[in-house]
Amino acid sequence: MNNSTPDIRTLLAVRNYDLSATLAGGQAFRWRQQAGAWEGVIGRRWVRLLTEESGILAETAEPQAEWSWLEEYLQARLELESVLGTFPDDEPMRASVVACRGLRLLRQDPWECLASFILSSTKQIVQIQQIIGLLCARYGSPVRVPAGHEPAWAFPTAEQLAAAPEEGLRACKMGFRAPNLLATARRIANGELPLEELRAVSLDEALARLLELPGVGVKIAHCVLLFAYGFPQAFPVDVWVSKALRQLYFPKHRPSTARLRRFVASHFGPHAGYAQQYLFHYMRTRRP
DNA sequence: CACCAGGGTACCT
DNA sequence: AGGTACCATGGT
Repeated sequence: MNNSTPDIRTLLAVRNYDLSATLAGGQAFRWRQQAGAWEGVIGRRWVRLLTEESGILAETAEPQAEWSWLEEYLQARLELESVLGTFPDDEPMRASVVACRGLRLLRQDPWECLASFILSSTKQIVQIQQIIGLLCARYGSPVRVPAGHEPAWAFPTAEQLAAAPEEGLRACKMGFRAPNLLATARRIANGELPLEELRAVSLDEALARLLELPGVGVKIAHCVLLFAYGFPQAFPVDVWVSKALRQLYFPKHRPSTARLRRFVASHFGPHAGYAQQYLFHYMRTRRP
């Protein structure tokens, strides 16, 4: 995959990759299905992705000398089967694996991931997508798109949001989340918490640092630890995963949140975060 | 019109 | 340590 000649297209040789479940399943919020393909923005690049028999066909608006940024984002080199093989051999996980064929974990930009999940609290995924769409159009920098295509924007930087008035953020429909996003953007922009440095520390240390931010609790912090930093043991427990754990593993009791946390830490293995995403998607897509 | 949504926080007991 | 109200807004 080392193209020496810059091209706007490449083929990622990856199979068993469900773009829909992965891009629109509550990890990232900027992907739209357009004529059978998935269109979004990664960093400052507009991208279109299409599933083919031999892999994923990717197209950008400008020629790319190399595609490692895309392989990293999609985690295209990950051997999915070796991850699924570490899941506990119980009925809920077997059902989840069957229901979530080709579901992957992305590797996102920490700031975009952090800001996005601050906006996610008690919102449905479609609403989070709407809020972030408004936010990007209002405060993000435009990115190059194919000729005749509708405009697209990069996710606003922490500096761009730190300079925004709270009323401007509220105009993006984020309601009470606006002061939290603004305060966190200012702390990131002025260097109080260097997000890049968290790549080099332990999960517990990164967790403690993220929890210092306004609007960031245990759940949102674990989302960033899993979806951006790739800590395999990060395990966000939202209303869906909580429901999955209680219904599927503790149907008779009513375990406390502390009890649940001890359970997930010991039960789901070295790729617990992956197992969590399978439970989440399974609960959200199965018929009630 | 209720009830819920990939929660966090302050404030209670 | 464990409950509860409240935050703003749109989907179902």
